Amino acid sequence: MPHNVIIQTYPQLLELYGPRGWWPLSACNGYHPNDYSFPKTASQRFEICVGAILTQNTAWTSVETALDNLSQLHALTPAALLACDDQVLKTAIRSTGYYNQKSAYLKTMAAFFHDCKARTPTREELLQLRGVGEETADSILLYAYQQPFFVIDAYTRRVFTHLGVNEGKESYRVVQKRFHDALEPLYQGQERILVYQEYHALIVEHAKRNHSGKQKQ
DNA sequence: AACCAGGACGTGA
DNA sequence: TCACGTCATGGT
Repeated sequence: MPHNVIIQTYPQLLELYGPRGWWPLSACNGYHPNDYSFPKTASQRFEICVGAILTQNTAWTSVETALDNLSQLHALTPAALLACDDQVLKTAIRSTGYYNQKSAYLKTMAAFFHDCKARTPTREELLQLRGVGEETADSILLYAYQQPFFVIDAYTRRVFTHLGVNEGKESYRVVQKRFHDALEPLYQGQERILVYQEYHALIVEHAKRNHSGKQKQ
């Protein structure tokens, strides 16, 4: 039963690696294991949204460099990023690659959150933004807005294909529904958020340590 | 020196 | 829907 594998792998990974403390934020110098009170400010929330765009198909170390540059430019608020010169913005995020696309994506998102203010965006609203696909939307919803959407990324697909849960070619929503259906009965409310956040982070940790693709467990 | 990294989008079957 | 090319830098 695929659901049992999904259910049982979480405590195993948690035992193996311990809490990961995602999403990394510059305010707490990166990760914050066992502290689920983040983000604490609108600025930190926006930093997560920016990071979610910048990390697309890109190593997180490259994103840290870019976020550092943006922070020094004081551009980590919607209004400030909107006012940022395009060339300056591209130079700041250069390390993350795709800087022509990503600079435009960031401005689109900045405009959206500038209008959105403190309101929690819907998944549909996020998906309408250029540069925000399903994974990025769910990352923003789960880590910036504490909404129960399990993030399905390349690591998740790889790990659970090896565990026999997937074939590997299923659509995003099919894979996500398997996680939701398996985990929803066990975890409710704030605990569900916590588990979705930790589980995804643990999957990434596990996949990174077995990057040749031969994890068993 | 290929190959991959916490994907999304446009296009043509 | 689905497969494929494109976008681009940085580390191994």
